[in-house]
Amino acid sequence: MTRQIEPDSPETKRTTSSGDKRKKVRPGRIRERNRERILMAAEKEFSQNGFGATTVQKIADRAGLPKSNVLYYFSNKKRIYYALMDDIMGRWNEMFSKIQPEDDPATTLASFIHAKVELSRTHPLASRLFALEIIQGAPVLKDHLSTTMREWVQARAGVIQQWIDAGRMAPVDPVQLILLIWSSTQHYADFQVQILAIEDKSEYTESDFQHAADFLTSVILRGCGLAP
Amino acid sequence: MTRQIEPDSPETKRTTSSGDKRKKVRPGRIRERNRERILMAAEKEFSQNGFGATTVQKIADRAGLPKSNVLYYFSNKKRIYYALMDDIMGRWNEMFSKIQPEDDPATTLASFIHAKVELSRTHPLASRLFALEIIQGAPVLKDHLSTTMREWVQARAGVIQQWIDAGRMAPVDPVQLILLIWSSTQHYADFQVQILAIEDKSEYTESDFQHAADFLTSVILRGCGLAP
DNA sequence: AAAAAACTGGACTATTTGGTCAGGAAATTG
DNA sequence: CAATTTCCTGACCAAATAGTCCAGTTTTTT
Repeated sequence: MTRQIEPDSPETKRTTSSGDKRKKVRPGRIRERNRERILMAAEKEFSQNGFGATTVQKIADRAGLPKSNVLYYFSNKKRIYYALMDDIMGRWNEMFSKIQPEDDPATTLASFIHAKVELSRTHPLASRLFALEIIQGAPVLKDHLSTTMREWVQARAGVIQQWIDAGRMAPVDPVQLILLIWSSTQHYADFQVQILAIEDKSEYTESDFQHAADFLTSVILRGCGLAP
Repeated sequence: MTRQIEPDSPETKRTTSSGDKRKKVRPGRIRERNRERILMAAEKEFSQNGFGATTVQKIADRAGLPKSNVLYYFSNKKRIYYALMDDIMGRWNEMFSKIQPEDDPATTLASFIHAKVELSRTHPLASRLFALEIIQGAPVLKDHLSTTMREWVQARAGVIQQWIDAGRMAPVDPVQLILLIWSSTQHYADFQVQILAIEDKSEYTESDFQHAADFLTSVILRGCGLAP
């Protein structure tokens, strides 16, 4: 996808295309690996402390690099943050395919729910980082929200509305439905600590996510008149 | 309710009971008014920047007081944060009454949803502050989550289970149901910017919340087999 | 009205922060 | 192999920060 997030100027000369992780580190190609390390460290730090309270030094320590090296790759703290946001939005964009009016509402919604829960499971840090950004007023992503993401939602909402008009599901507000799915799934990553505390567990198992996805699917589908 | 949050030592001598806002300022009772100003300013700043990135100076500026004065009322930054968390948990505790097995499931759930949406509407900053705390690992509230809040949820879940056993609603996981309601309602405060951007509005109206509450009620009740 | 308590605010400090920079190491190239 | 380009880093700095201190002022109590 195209890079849209970085407002200032290009972050640093990119010798290789970014975005594809875990590439086998070819000798002499330290660069990619370091960049990746920094981003992973930054994701952890930012999602734990927020942008303002994260120090470049802590990112550097976690990445096992000297601070000046981190600032060599990303000329300043904001650029690291932008790069992360970019990655996150990219991943989110790739994940969910188009939906068609001909598709089956039940299967489509179910697979959307599962995909979103899966995203919470596999990328909890990214999810939390996104949540922090939004809660704090989306200083970086505001534009993205009112363009790309808005169109994304409107397109899906349109199809859902067609399903409703065709009498294939109950008449519920499509945008609200998307928000409901979004929030209830996102929750499993963002409020992990709360859920674990309430359920008296120390960590999620894979089947917890399975269970959550099944629960959400059954309630929401029934709530949309798509199950008995 | 009892004050449980403040871990260190008592914050400062409290001459009057806190928690009750907007008391008419009696002459000479500057204290309450200043305390309140500071807490309101801090709520705004913390919920916008998180704990670490909020400076005492900014709180002071917003409260219209000199920094040293703020530090006179609250001996350090943490104490301000604790006081806020305390208020938030207190409000949350007061808000939701006990539920009984004899109650009607549909009405009870509906009024819970409405109350929670209402809380998002009237106290968005508190909601976001709570969300920030949880996302960042609940350093302050962790204990509270695994005791008070856990019991709160378990008690409600027990009643819901009784409803299910009595065949008064569909067999859904009660804890998951509470989480679903929690997350979907909380969302309206926490992700306000995202929702506004997606719906292309500049601010919520009262009827937006009404609409949201109605939507959630209808889908979730139907999802629990509590509506046709 | 005097003494005590509560409050105010400017000056100060030790520490931390983001970011710069000059020069050295390593790789690449001719 | 030498020249050139790329990559890396320790030392440094100006700005900002949480919190202290204390001398003075206002309010409350006696």
